[in-house]
Amino acid sequence: MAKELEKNYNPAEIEQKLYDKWINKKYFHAEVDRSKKPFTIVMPPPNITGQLHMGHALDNTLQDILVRYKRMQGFDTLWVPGTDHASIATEAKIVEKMREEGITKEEIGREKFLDRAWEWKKQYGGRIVAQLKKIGSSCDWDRERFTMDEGCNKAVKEVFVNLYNKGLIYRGERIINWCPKCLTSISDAEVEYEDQAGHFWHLRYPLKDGSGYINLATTRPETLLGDTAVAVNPNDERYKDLVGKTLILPIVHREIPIIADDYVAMDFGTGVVKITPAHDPNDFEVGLRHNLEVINVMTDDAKIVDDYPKYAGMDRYEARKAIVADLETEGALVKIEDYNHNVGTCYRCHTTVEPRVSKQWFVKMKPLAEPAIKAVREGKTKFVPEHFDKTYFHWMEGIRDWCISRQLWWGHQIPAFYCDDCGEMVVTKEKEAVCPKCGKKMRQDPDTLDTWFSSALWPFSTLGWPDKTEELDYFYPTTTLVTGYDIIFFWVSRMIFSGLEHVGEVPFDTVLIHGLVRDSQGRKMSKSLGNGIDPLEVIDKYGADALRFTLITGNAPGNDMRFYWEKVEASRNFANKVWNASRFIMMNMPEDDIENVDVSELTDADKWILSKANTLAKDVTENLDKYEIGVAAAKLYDFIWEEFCDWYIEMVKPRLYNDEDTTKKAALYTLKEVLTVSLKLLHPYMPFVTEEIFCTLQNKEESIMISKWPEYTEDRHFAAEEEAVETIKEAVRSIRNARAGMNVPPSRKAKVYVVSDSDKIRAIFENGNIFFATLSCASDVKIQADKSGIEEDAVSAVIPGATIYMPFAELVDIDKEIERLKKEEERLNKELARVNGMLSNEKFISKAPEAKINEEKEKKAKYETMMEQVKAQLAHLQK
RNA sequence: GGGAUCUUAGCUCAGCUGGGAGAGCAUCUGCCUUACAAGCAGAGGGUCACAGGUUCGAGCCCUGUAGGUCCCACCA
Repeated sequence: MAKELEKNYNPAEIEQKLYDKWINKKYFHAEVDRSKKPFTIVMPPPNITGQLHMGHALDNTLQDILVRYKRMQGFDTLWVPGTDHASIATEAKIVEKMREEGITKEEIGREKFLDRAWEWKKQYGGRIVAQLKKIGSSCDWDRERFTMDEGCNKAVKEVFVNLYNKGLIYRGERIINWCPKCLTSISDAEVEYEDQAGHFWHLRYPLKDGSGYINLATTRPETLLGDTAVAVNPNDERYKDLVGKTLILPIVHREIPIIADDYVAMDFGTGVVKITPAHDPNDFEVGLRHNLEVINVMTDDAKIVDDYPKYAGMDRYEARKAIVADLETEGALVKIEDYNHNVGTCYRCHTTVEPRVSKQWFVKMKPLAEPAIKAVREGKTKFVPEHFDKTYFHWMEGIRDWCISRQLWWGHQIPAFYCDDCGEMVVTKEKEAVCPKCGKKMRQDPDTLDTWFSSALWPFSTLGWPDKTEELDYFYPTTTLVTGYDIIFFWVSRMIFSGLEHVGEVPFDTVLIHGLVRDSQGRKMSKSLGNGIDPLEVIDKYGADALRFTLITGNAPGNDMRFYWEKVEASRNFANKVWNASRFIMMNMPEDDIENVDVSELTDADKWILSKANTLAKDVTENLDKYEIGVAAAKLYDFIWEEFCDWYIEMVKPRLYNDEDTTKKAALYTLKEVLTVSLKLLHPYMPFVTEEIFCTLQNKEESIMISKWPEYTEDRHFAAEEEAVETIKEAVRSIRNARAGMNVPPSRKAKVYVVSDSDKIRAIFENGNIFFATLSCASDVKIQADKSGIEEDAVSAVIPGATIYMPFAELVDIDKEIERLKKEEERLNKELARVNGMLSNEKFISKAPEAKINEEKEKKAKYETMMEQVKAQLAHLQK
């Protein structure tokens, strides 16, 4: 039996091999199995625009940890992977690429353009899948989906038609956010506001009757061309008499009315606002209330329209300059002031959006938002961390109708058809439509839907909806959604109202929110800064396990984290530690397998570590259930590295090296047992290294990923042995401390005396004699009830109930020794002061829980005995 | 303007229901002890932003202040 591992863990060699094995064995694949409970996650589909970044790596690591954990617990675990067509982003990329080739969309036409887009999807979608696999994602690739595949298209049409028939989707002329670069409308959520330095242009508009002027200020003088009124507050005494009068619009010389509207704030600026309904959302509302004309002054690409020959064709900023110059000439410019204001920009290209009146499709949000708010209030979906529900509520409560049509080609084409003859419109799931009035073939709306319209259906469209599939019935609602806080609005909230509306149930029980992965200086990783780190580069250098562990340790849910190579190195070192501990254990394993060992054959040390491992299983399970993924990882790290490797393995070495030792078998059994438990608990975090070791250790092909998750059992809880070993550990620490203080090298062994008048403590040391001797570098250990026979100038160390002496004749520096003991005395004094303070506080005694009081009493007794021992030793040295 | 969140060791961050301040890295001192120098054994280092309050007891709960970050918001 060849149980051998390389000296250092080399991830590159095994990761691909293991992943292929998992795929071949179909471990990731889930089928409906009603004998089990389902655990479902739908992967937030990465955009096909590029490649995976650190955020994806974090997102998918978290999901994979949950999925692997639940799979081992025996759940019927389904993780649905997929990618998103990302209409606007992808289209922009393709257009950009075509521009480099010197072609435009219009030249090749819709069909050819879509061919290119599908080609793009094939290439980049495939790359993303390959990257997800590199991370170790255990998703069901047999169920991989794409937001524009046939099933999703079917769901989209179904939803569109249903909502339209219910009156929840409508088409209308509204003011929308228009991106002059992407040449499409975008939704409110897709507008990002930026603080920009600008100006306030103070203008004066003359009254028609020549009786004077009215002063106002604007940040966008070019929109003056579309002004159709000037508004004041109805309660503003200054302008009361002017309301109803007529102004002459400068430059254009059109007559416009002065109107009164509450929207105008009296205390801001001059209290007068020019109203441009076609180019400002508020003005548009004012215009509706006062029946104002809507005059569009700009083209799709934000140039002035032909109606104003002098400025026609100028882009909005050129036109601004020209208009300001003309205003000055005309004497209408009063002054220019510097002014910072919030400007809306396109979230994809960061071009300043142009509010624009346009005929678009909208989803009526109020009726959909209400049940979605209620569901979360009732706890049907919970956010982790909880406070993110506030973000959700806030957005949902203030929600406005959702503009869903996009003037793009890459996306789900809107299933509405128009009759060019009679103007009739039909909304249908069919591919084609014939005019019900005049029988002519109808023309489909050329626009496509917002990407998020299809993403909103993801939790159920991927399970077969609108068909009533077994999968949908069994796996829906999904269990957990893992995503970043940056897309709560875009995606999470829309999935919640969509799930409720179309399936009748919330789409998931829990939303686990994580933060952003930033660079080491805390900046967002971005292309423009060039500070992004490619997860694959990390995997190549340190392995997927190291990357995964790095991303989830030392970080609480919802908080941003910084990426450090040093942290990856630490994670890699941990993987290597596990590897080497395993290597050590396997080197010592006999040819034949270890048979089970009866509890009676186990030593205190064995019971101690088994008991610790038992508790660890409980803790890790509890933490994972509460989504405390980083906390659980820290516990695993500490247990494996400190308790298991630094203590237990060291304790056990003398037994392994001595074939005569009757407890060797028990040691081997315990090593294998604890290693196995550790590997299993660690597997969700570090799937590759644990799998490789597990299979080698068991000498089986069978994967750790389908092995049984460790559970806490009462018969593996050994309180007395834990206490015993902890006592010895304390003695070892004291001895090491004393030796280090005197720079005694480990190679220099010394006699060690343990003196205690307690039978119990002496028995503990008798039992642990073998490892106590090794760990404390003792040449010989003598356990006795009194100080008889101990050299006068021995160094001492104090633990509760026992004093330990090491005769180091030529090395002992009495002054140093006294100093060390005094330090100890000081420490004990502090502790005693604290304990006595508490115990002498009547209120503490009367109000604190009894367990706490007893705990403190025990501590007091312990410190008092230690203090006596220290004092005795000090008196001895100082005499 | 509203809201969220953060402020803990030199750096980056944990700290689960309130009960003696932790980790990694960095620093210092010893060790090539036959799994691991990607390692082992030790050490130093913190008024838990500040001010109040609740409590027997506060890093943790409440109020306020200061500073940082983020989100939302129509003030032209």
